[in-house]
Amino acid sequence: MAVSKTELFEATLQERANLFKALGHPARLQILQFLSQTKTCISGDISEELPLSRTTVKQHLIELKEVGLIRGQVDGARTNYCLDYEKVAAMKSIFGSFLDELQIPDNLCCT
Amino acid sequence: MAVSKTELFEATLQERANLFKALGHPARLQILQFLSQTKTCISGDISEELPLSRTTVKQHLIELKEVGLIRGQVDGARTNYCLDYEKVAAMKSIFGSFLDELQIPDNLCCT
DNA sequence: ATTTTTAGACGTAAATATACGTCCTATCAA
DNA sequence: TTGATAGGACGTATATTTACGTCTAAAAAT
Repeated sequence: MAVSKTELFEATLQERANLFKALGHPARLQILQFLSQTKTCISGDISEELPLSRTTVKQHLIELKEVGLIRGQVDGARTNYCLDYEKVAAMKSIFGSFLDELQIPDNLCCT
Repeated sequence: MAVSKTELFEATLQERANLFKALGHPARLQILQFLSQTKTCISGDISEELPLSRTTVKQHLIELKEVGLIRGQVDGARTNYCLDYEKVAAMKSIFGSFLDELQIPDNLCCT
């Protein structure tokens, strides 16, 4: 890229793009799905659920954590991961406002 | 990446990830917003709306087109771009099922 | 006490994304 | 017909993402 220009955009656009970006890999989607399905915090190796190595999964976990969608609580030698449902709710509302702004107009020219 | 492993995941996860990925850059979000706000097809240089060069914007347009969110119709020397509202509706339903699967369970362990 | 399990920290290679310039062609206006 | 404008095609440099291995430390199990 020579140099990143993402910071030249509106803050709202940047925030949304960051969230979408975090969701832009099937491994991360599966992790979210898995954490949701277990309905409890997961300790131990999530990488056994995915066709990826432990270190790679770890990186995906970090990305999800950085965007705030999951949390990891250290418990001895283990780490418990779970969804951050507040952030999930926030995501829902972000999706909502994003979609609202793409409202279908009355007059379409090329349909 | 050495080699891509995204195709090892469930088709649904891949589709969703591709959509989210396409939304993972502020320039592309702004393009969608712009096309929606004009309420008509835009002919001419969308790059004047963005802090990016014409060729870079062109690439973002291609990505949006590949994921199906916009369409470009050639009109002489110009190209008219507009949102594909069917795809926007599809996106809405994808968001919906994605969120449904992250439903908040009754028992949370780490809140 | 020693071994195993768990996972953090670090480094690295390859793929992909981002960003841009240049060249070329088609079309519209003068 | 000539010139300007729009935009496609191509190439390229750099940044970031993806993917993994190894090395290490801490904690649990034997």
